[in-house]
Amino acid sequence: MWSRPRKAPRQTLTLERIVAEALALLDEEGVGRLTMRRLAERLGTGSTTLYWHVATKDDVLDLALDAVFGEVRLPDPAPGEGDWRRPARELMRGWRAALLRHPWSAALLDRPLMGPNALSRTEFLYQTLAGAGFTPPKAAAHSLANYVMGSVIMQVAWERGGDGDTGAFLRERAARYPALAEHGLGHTWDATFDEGLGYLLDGMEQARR
Amino acid sequence: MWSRPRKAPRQTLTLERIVAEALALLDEEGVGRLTMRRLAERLGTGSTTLYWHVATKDDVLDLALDAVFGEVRLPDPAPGEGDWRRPARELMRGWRAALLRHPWSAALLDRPLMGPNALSRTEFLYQTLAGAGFTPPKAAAHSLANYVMGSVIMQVAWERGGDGDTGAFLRERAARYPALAEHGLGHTWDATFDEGLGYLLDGMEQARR
DNA sequence: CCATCTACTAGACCATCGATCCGGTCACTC
DNA sequence: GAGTGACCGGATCGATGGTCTAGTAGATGG
Repeated sequence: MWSRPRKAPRQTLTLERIVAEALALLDEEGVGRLTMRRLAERLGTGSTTLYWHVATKDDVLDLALDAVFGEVRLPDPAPGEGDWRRPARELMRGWRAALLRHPWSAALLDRPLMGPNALSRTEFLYQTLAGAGFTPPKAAAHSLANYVMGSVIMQVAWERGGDGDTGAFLRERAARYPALAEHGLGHTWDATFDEGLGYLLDGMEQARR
Repeated sequence: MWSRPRKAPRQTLTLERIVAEALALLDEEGVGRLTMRRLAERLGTGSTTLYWHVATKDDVLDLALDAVFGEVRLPDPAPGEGDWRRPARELMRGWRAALLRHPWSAALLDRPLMGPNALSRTEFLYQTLAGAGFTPPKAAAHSLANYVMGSVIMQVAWERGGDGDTGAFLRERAARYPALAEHGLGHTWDATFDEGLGYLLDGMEQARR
């Protein structure tokens, strides 16, 4: 998608309008109900027309996902080596928040993130970590990105699956899964995320010295 | 899926055979090509027959995913409090390896993992962490699970996307993404995973004391 | 040996999907 | 004012997940 050149549009139906409407449709009805026909209908056009602007439905999803990454605000860069955890933490929190605002994005994370917005956030992360002394910063950057993606996917999966049923399900099987039934219920997602992020950042800081 | 009762089969076409064949089909052709018709054909039956054993295609995928988790060997439990990192590391490595042996599983992680195999692995993780003094162990367990899931998803996504094209793509844009172009290429997935896992485990050990 | 019930199988079918074919329409250029 | 290329869409194709309906095989009871 990102490697193909753009053609000059006549501005009646633009890629931007398509992406904006796709985002709205995804937010309202989820990824399963995004259809080229439905998207075209919302845009007041025929489904075929979309294929002039876009090669495949996957392109629409790629664009929509990158638009989500575009919502992530870049933190202020770290002034010195010691402050790297603040911008890293801010970026990861913003990254997570953007994905959670659009829960359908969790189902799309199994594709290469090569959109400009995703790349610029990753670039910022690499620069922050490289500036902090991680040479090379790849493992550190991957750790953080993996953690964020994994936590978003898990949270979305469990919230969509219905936590009420899950609780009853686990309590019924408390004999087989005692630790899970005792500690696994009652999610406080934000605090859990921050705690785990703290583990990771602290472990990285320890290795950095 | 897991809450519904099983009916007594006559053993000509069993759920086990369906799952085994689904796994083979997924391994050979990927998740996009798993069709109820194709699966039925491989089993020498009609597509409708599958729906007697299974309510929907999602059930097949749930079962197949849990079968992957079934491949993960449980480590020996930690003898004392201090040794918790060994079983935790072993479990996470095994978890990751099983998912990577079946790359299609990465696309299925956006659903609740409530199969018996997944649950028993999670239970082991909770017990290991609770025994190490993490009370409650939820955040610690989530951190590790999130990290593994995220790293598998990212690796599968980039390997499927074709690393060769990605390299050229990033090199062309080295001006815009200098740190990424310099450090982001040439993946050594296993080492990167272990390094990040070490960060996480060390940070957790630090917090535990 | 027959009837019957239940586990199980399948062909035809439905609505819907992503994508394409082919024929248009509109605005701008020479 | 003819032509060119950007843009649009109705009809259609092949395929999909899932259902309806009509069965068949084999154990069970008498």
